[in-house]
Amino acid sequence: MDALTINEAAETTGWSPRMLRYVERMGLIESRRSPAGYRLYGPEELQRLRTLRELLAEFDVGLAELGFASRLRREEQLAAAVDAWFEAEPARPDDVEAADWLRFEQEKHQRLLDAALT
Amino acid sequence: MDALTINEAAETTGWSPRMLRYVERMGLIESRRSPAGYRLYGPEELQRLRTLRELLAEFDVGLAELGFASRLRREEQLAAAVDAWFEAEPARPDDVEAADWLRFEQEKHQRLLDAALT
DNA sequence: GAAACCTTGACACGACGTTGGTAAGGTTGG
DNA sequence: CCAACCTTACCAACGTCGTGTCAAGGTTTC
Repeated sequence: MDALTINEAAETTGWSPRMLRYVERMGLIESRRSPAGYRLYGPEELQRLRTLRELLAEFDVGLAELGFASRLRREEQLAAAVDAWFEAEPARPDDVEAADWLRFEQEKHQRLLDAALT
Repeated sequence: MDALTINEAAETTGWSPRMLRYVERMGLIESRRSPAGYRLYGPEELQRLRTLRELLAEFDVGLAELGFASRLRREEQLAAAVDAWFEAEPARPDDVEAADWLRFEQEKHQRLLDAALT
């Protein structure tokens, strides 16, 4: 039964109830619902809500921006298009350079991981 | 000498001069500068500007959102934090799960690449 | 040296995003 | 059964985004 209702969750996370609903609409946190439709926040969600605030504050990022990051994770076509644009490849995903691209992306992730471990 | 000045670039890309400066402020396209500080757009930038318009239109994405994507690519700390939040890992980048994370990321890129080739 | 460019900076304005409040109505628990 | 909660939906205030325009000043070209 360790699930808080929206006002209690607001209390312990620092978000307002209004914002908790907004965060949900942004596609960032899905809480489960009671039979009657009440939002119920478990410890997992509460923790994510807290770290979300830290994340936004620490890097001066907005909910909409993180919402876009979420979109990037869910829409692979979009992610592919964005990646292609940033790499400035002439956007023809059907030749040998694709392999180069993948290799580059993986090296980049390696570097990113290294950075995260510092 | 194949470099256009800002008004000429605006002409051939469909952006307004004002928007070209805005795009630059968003961190999306850096043009080189003449000794006097005039922006000079080479063929590469012109092409990127055109594909940028297509990208934004096709996926209904805003400049600010893509600006955030750009930030994600330049600020590794931010990218790592965002990744960590989305994976809902308890944010301790110093144990075995890091290896899992990397593997997951690479598999994801593989899927992304597959999607791009369809 | 004047016309036609370029620069940065500011003000402006409509559309929309963010955040709060409130209203109308359903749910829960003592 | 009533107080205290929850839901969605709407109105309002304020900020940001995207865009134009203008001003004050430097540059290029003829």
